[in-house]
Formats: sequence, C-alpha cells, structure tokens
Amino acid sequence: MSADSVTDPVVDPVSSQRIAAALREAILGGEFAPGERLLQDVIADRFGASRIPVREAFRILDSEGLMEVSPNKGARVPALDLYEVHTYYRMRERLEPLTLTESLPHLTDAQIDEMERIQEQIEANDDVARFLVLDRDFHMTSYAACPSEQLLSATVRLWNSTQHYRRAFMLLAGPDRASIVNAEHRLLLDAIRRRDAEDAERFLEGHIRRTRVALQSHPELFDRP
Amino acid sequence: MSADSVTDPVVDPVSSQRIAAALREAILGGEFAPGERLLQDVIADRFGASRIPVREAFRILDSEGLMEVSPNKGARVPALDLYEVHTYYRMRERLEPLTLTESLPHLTDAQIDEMERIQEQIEANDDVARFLVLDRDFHMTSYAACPSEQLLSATVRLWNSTQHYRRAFMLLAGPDRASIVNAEHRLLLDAIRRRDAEDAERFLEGHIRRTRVALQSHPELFDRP
DNA sequence: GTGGCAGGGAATGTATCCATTCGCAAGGTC
DNA sequence: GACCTTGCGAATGGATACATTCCCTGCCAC
Repeated sequence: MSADSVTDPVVDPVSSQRIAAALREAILGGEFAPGERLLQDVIADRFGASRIPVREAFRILDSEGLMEVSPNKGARVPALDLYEVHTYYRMRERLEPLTLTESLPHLTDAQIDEMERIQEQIEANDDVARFLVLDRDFHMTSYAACPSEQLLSATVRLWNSTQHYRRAFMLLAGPDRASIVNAEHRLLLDAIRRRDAEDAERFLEGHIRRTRVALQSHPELFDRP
Repeated sequence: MSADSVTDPVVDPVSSQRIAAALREAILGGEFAPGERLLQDVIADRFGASRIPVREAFRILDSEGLMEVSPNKGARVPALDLYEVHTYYRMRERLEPLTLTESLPHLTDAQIDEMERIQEQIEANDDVARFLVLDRDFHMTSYAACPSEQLLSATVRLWNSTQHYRRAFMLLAGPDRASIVNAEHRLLLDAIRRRDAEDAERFLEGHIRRTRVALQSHPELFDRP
C-alpha cells in the first residue's frame, strides 16, 4: 500500500467502472468533441484492458447521456443541434425546480454555507474552465439532498448532455454575463436560505430560461465543422 | 425466407439487442416482479447465447430504467417504494406536458384519428392487461411526433419505470375508475384536435396528477413481500 | 462522369475460458 | 448465545480468439 493512499482517490477495481469514470471526466472536460467517435480498441489500449470492459463503460456513459452507441456502428459523443439543446434546456426548466424543491427541506445549513463559499469563488474567478466547474458544483450542491435517486440522476443527465455547449457558449460570450449570473445565484441562494421553495423554483427556472434564450442567439455554436 | 415474413417482426441479428427487446417485453408485461434478480447464466441459456450479449442487454435495459445493475452484485428489476413512485409521477407531471407540446404541431390528422380509435377500444374494453397496453398506446401516439429524441426517450423511461405499479394499481382499483380516465382522455383528445397546447398540457398534467393522488391512497402496493 | 458492384481491411459482436468477488453457512472463540 | 472468521460454491468481471458486419475504395458498365 502506498504511503499516501489516504489522499489517493480510491480507484475502482472494476475496470468498466474505472474506465467509465475516466472517460466521463474526459468528455465533461471537453477532451472529446461532440460527434467524435471512440474506438473500442483505442480506449482499451489506453487503459490496458480488453475491449469487454470498454464496451461496458460505453453503455454506462450512454445511460448518463455522455455517449451514444449504435449496433455495429460504434460509439460517439452525441452532437446536438440547436433544437436539441434548446429542448434540453426546456426539460431542465421543468425538471430542476422539482429537484430543488425535493432537495430543499433536506439541505443542511452546512450545505447552504458551502453553496455560499462556491458562489464567492465564482465571483472572484474569471477563468471560463473554472467557472464551469464551480457553477456545476453550485447547482449540484443545491440538489445534493434530493432523496430521489431517479430525479437526481435525471438532473445529472441533463447537465451532462448540455455541458459541452455551456462551455462553448461561455468561451464565446465571455465573462460579460457574469454579473447577471451572480445576481441570479444570489437570489437563488437567498430563497434557499429562507427555505422558500416557491421563490427558489421561480429563480431557478428563470436562470435556466435566460441561459437558453442567450444560447439561442448564438446559432453559430452548432455549425458542424 | 418464411412465407409470412412480411408480418413477422424483424428479429434483430444482434443478440444483445434481441435479448434486450425480449426482456423489455417480459418486464413491461409483468413477467418479472420488482426486486427480482436476473442471473446472466439463466438468461443466456434461455436465449441460447453466451453471457456477453446478456450483459450488454442488461446495460441497455438499465439505461431505459427497466433494470438496475450494480458491480459484482448482479442485475435486478428496480423495486420502488411509495416515495420514489410518487416522485416519478411528479416528474411525469412536469415533463410529459412538454413532450406533448413539442409533439402537437407535428401530429398528423391520421395520428389523431388513431388516438380516437384507441380511445374507443379503451372504452369498449374491460380487461386490465389490455387497458395497460391501450393506455400506453394512446399516450405514446400523442407523443410520437415529438422531434426531440431525448425528450421522447426520457418520457419512455418514466413510463417504463412506473409500469409495474400502474398495473398493480389497476388490478387493485379495478375498472371503477374507467369513467374518469375516459373523460380525461376525451378532454385531452379534444384539445389535441383543436391544436390547443395550453389546454392539452393542463388536461394531461391533471390526468397524471389525479393518478398519482389515487396511487398514494394505496400504500399497500409497496409492501415488500 | 455517374452509378452500381465487388472486395478487402477495419471495427464491432460473440463464444469460451479463466480470474475475482460475493454471500452464505459451518465452525470456532469469548 | 452472540459475534467473528474461514472456506466453499456460485455468480460476476475480464482476456483471448473467432465470427460478422460495415464501410471505403477501386473497378466496371453505361
């Protein structure tokens, strides 16, 4: 056992899970572009495994909305057009307020404090890649106490599927919109502190909706190379 | 080639897909109870295949919400408690009106006529198993023109996950509630004919909500055996 | 030049065999 | 008697090898 095993993240002994976790990070981090095909052999070599666990990993990621596999045609990162991203955002507008409402009564004060700290980091930050991580953390923390595994995983799927376009949008729009996002986050955080589900739902829906409308004004994000 | 190959459903040459399709039917049809474990060997023998395509099929069904696989612990049909089914219905209340709204402008008159025919069969029918099929057909036909593959598959997942409890509820509550369901379906159908998305959303949400409330009054459906 | 067709290489799908893990039950200890 | 431990059988995870499908390329006919 290595001396610093305490700080090492525990690596899953099940290869398919380990590979899925690594690919998940890579896809969410933008290492693979939408539409990019992933070959079983290549991924298998990369992880020193056979193709069997790689196939399992592909299926796992498929169920998370991060890949799409089709019989005899291989696996690729989904490439969405404007309409599909638009639809994902409309799904988010309807589902995530519910997730928040379910989470709200079970959120601990410590978790709300954690959201506050994340928001402070967002306000002090001006790096796009870091914003994406922090923004995700902010919202996921607000959902973390949702007792429904199903609702939570559905929410994560929606975030996963739109992650790449969120990044592309941020890179394009730049940090100009930061002040609006911060205002929205502050309103949301305040409603959560007050345990006001109705306000929280309203602010969250508005936050997602505004992002959707902003995205729509940049159709060039969806031009196929 | 068999003489009646035209009427035969095309069987998928890919074993994993074929097995997944058969298991999907079996689970939705109630052949496996929630919580029941499915062994790779048993399923493999049943379909005359090795365990590899069975594992693929399990993963496929997992992504459809029909099974849950956990590493080294096998695969089973998800068993939900009252809260989780309740949550699924609340998700349905929010998502399915959107699916309908997206589908509505693209629905052909022929599809609406088809819904009418299905509704007539529902009204002339008094068998629970057949009702479940027809009811699903009725709603799925209303969603069929939804251009978003993602929204459609999310909707199907929600239906899949709650199918068993819908059946259990119908067997318990009997056909007493038929008249209310018929009234709701008629209102929904009328709104669809008028291409009135707002009314259609309202009636659909109410339809799902009423079913959820009715389900909640039968907590005995969720007693573990 | 355009369309279709055949062939070959590459990638995916599957079977068999082996490795690993899990669960349970029998036995032992305090 | 309760609790831990040990070991065995069964089930899952993974590697290798083979079968099948797909796709692209080049050739041919028109």
